Amino acid sequence: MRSNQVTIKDLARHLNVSVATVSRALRDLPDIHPDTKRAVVELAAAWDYQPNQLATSLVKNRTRTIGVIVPNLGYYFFSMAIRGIEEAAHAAGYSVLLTQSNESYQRELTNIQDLTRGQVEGFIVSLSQETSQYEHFHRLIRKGIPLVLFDRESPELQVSKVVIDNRQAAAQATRHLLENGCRRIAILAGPDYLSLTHQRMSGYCDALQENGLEIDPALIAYGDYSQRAAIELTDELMNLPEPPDGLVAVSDRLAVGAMMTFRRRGIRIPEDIALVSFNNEPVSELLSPPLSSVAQPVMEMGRAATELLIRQIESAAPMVPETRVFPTQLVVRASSVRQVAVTG
Amino acid sequence: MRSNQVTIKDLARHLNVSVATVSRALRDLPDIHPDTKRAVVELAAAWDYQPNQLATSLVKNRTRTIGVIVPNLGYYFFSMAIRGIEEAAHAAGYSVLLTQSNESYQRELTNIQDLTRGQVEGFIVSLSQETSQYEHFHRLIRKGIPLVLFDRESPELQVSKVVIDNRQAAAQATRHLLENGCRRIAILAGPDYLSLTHQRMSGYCDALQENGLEIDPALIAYGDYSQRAAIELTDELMNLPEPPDGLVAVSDRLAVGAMMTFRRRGIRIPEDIALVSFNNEPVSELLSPPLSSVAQPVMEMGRAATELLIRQIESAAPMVPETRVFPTQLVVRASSVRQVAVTG
DNA sequence: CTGAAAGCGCTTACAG
DNA sequence: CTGAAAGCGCTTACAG
Repeated sequence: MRSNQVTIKDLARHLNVSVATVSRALRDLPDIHPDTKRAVVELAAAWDYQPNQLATSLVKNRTRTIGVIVPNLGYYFFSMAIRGIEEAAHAAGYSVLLTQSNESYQRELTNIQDLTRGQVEGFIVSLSQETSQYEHFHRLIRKGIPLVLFDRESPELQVSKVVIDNRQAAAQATRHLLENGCRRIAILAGPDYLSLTHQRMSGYCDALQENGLEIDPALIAYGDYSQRAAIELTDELMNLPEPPDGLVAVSDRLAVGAMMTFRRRGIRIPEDIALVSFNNEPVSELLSPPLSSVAQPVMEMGRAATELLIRQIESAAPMVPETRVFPTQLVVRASSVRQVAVTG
Repeated sequence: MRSNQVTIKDLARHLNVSVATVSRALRDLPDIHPDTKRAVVELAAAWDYQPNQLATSLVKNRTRTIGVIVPNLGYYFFSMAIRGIEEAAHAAGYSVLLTQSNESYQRELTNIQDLTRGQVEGFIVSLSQETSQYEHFHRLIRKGIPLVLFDRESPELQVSKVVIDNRQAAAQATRHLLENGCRRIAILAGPDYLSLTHQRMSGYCDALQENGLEIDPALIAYGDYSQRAAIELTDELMNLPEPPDGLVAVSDRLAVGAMMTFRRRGIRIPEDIALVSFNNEPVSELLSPPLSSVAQPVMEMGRAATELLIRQIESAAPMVPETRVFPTQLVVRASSVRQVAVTG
């Protein structure tokens, strides 16, 4: 049962004026008699008239709405990003349509399609961990619909991006473990499909090689972002003939999975294994021991993505892709700090 | 720069048919020549035609869209509820517009207004912790726009609701502490404005009175759902001349704040104070000690709210408010289990 | 089987 | 200052 909302026509009929006059009165346009305007505005208030946005958007060919697709709204990282996105969007007079892909390529694709039909003026997307084809994005680009990638991006897409320097951040985290005496450092690297994973892997390798350490493929564990995966992969790592004495986890959720495994197996942190992760969720400092983690300025990143997108929407000039790289900060806590035997 | 999407008119022009024919061909209506249909469908695919949903919604006076307002998308509880809502909505052919009030009454109000203008066919709302006026909801009801309240509801609104038995759940949690030897039980009760808060308070009082214990107002701490509030209130409770030996926190986030305070002050859980909370977030079992918590079937509750709403949207009959109460389960972990001296 | 026309609720030149 | 008309992209009786 659709409700029967008040329309401009109802107001016009009741006041014996044309709909054009009502429209002008309600939108503060000039060239309208003060008395007419007052009458219209009062009746609109009395009847709680709300303009039908479908109609105005259709006629103006503008929705002032941007579509957002993140893998999971419940992740701390994305919910903070969305805070930044909404803030910047509202400040610029835009609405935000939030959707999640649930890490599914198929869902990402249908979300793109649904939002396109709904006439969003642009997209901010963080790729699902399954996404390895990009045709749905190329279609957007061909149609001239602005797109900004956020956090999880792909080099196959020539669009604006907002990211951190993943390689450098992972190298710093790994170096930190080396400085704390680790010599066999494993990594819970994340999904193999994401380019962010490979950037972090490069940083991990950089740090090991700087220190003359070999890269042991057995210490590199790819997997999805679920806690279950972290638990299983950590078990496998600790079952190695030479288990690791340090672990880089590319998200706090993975780190928590690893910690559960360590606890179950009686492995002490940081004495037996030192641990550092990414995202610096509030939970990091509440765990025992508190977790060292790479902090990202995620709200700012959300704002930046929105500003890039809106600039693109409002610019007549052809799009010039721009990548904004944000600084990170390694927050050191007890999970990675050890008494290091001073050598040499 | 709005993109210039392909329209039905473009297809019609190129194929030398009328827009009506194109429209019929694309929607699998009968009474159309197979050849015509094939030509239209092929061209639409080739040009990646996407129907403009603003136009179809306008003409059909239906958006098949429901609006959702939750206090915070990042809370585990709400992100799970949204999973249930999206699942049920999509199964019924509806889209979901997600918004958050950020616990702000003002924001809740503008979200209602924006979504109304956007012509959602109904609302699922969980009240902000600030909400103590209900005129924005009464307006919806007067307009005949279906509304279902979820979790945080108010007795002032005669609409369908999906809730747990908060009184019974809080009583059970409190009894559990009593059985574990607590005799001075405090409660982090949540925001004073929410009726859910008062229901839980009633349950807390029930359990104390059953056991012949007095209700000490000094042990009842109202406050918002922030961790900061929990930390401060817990400090105040522990500063009492006779501090509590048990604590009921009405959410895991509050419990975590309390735990931080206990740790800082060297108070042991459960030896010095036993702790039980609500929501049973995954983090509960990872804390040390693992946290006892009241589990709610939140995805199911989201599904139920959606089904109630859609039934209302699609029914011609006048709305009969229906309240669905879901069962809870107290998950007992180490934070509340003590060796109790057997008496008598 | 197909097209012309009216209409969804609004905005926007254009006359007067 | 106000109204009639056209139009946004689509759907839906109604003729033919």
